[in-house]
Amino acid sequence: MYFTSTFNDNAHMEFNSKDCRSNCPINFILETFGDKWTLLVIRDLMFKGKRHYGDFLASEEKISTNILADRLQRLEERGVINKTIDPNNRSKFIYSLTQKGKDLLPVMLEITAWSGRYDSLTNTPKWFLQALKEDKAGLASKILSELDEPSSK
Amino acid sequence: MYFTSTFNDNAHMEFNSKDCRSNCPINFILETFGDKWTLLVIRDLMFKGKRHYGDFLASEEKISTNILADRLQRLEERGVINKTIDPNNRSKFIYSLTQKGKDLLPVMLEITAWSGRYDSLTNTPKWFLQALKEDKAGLASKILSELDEPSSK
DNA sequence: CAAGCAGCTTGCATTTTGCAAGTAGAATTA
DNA sequence: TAATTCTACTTGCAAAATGCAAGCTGCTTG
Repeated sequence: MYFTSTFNDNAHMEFNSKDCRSNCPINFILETFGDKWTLLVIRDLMFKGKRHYGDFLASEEKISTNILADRLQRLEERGVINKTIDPNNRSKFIYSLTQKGKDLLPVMLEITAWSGRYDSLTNTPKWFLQALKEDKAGLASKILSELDEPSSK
Repeated sequence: MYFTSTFNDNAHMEFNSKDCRSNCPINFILETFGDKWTLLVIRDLMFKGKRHYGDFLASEEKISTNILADRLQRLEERGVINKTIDPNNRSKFIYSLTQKGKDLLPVMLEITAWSGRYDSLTNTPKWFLQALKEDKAGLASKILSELDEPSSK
C-alpha cells in the first residue's frame, strides 16, 4: 500500500514507557531519539525552518531517504511532529513540531551549550552562545515565536 | 593484545567536529551519544552512583558486555569519563565522570523534565520533578556535590 | 594453589543502516 | 492533453551494528 495516513489516527494513543526497556526518563527519550538521525530532523524543524521532505534530505549530514521516511513516521506516531498537506502544493506535505516537539527546545539548547563548550569547531555563532549564558529564557521564547510565524522562509 | 590503557594517553587530543559529519552542535553530541546505550552509562554514573563494570551490566536495560566495553572505551577516548584502578581491589576499575561528563548534567535534567511531562509511567519521583521546576540550579548543585563524595554507596 | 570474580574478547546470528534504483501521484511544460 | 518533472516515498541488497553465549586473563580469596 502506497498511501499513508496524513493525519495521526493514534493521536489519542499515548506512547509511554510501557513499550520501553524501562521506565527511566533517560531511557524514554532514547527510545524515540536514540539514534544518529532523529534529532537532526528536530533540529531542522526547530532552528532551520525546514518543512518539506526534500528540505531534510538536503541537510549537510545527508540522511538517506529510507531512514528519513522511517524517522518521520515514527515521530508522527509518537506525537512529536504533525504531517499536513501543503495548501500551496497538494503534492507536498508540511511537517511541523507539535507542542511535545517544541518542548524539546530546552534539551536542544543545553546540547548546543555543551557542544559550544567542548567542540572547538562548533558552528554555533558566538552571539547565540552568549545569549544562552545570559538570557536563556529570552532566547527560547524568541525561537518559539519564530516557529509560530506563518512561514519562516 | 588484552591490556588496555588505564589512563588516557590522548587526554591532550581534543575530539572535535572535524571528525564528524558536520560542525553542528546537535550533530556533535550525536557522534558520541547518539545510540541506544551510551547515555544510560552516563545516567548510571551521574544519578545512580555506579562505578564498576559489573554495576553497568546489572542495570535493568541489560546492556550486553561487548557493547558496554565499546562504549566505555569510546567515552574514555573522548574525555567524558575516567578509568582508574580501584585502590580497594586491584582487579577492579573505577569509572567516573570528568568535568566534561559532569557538564552534561543540564542536558540530563532537561531530558528528565521532558520525559516527566510526556511519559505517564515515568519512574522519576514527584519531588524530583517539582525540584526541577522550582529550583533547577539548587537540584543540580546538590547532585554535583554528591558526585564528589568519596563514595556514594 | 585452586576456585572464583571482574573485566573484558571472540564468534556468530540477527537487526539496523546506507546506498542506489525504482515507483506513484500531483503539478508543470510543450 | 501528453510528456516531463517534482515530491515523497518503497524496495533490494550489501555493509555495519547489535545481541547473545562462551571463552579468556589477571587479580583476589579461601
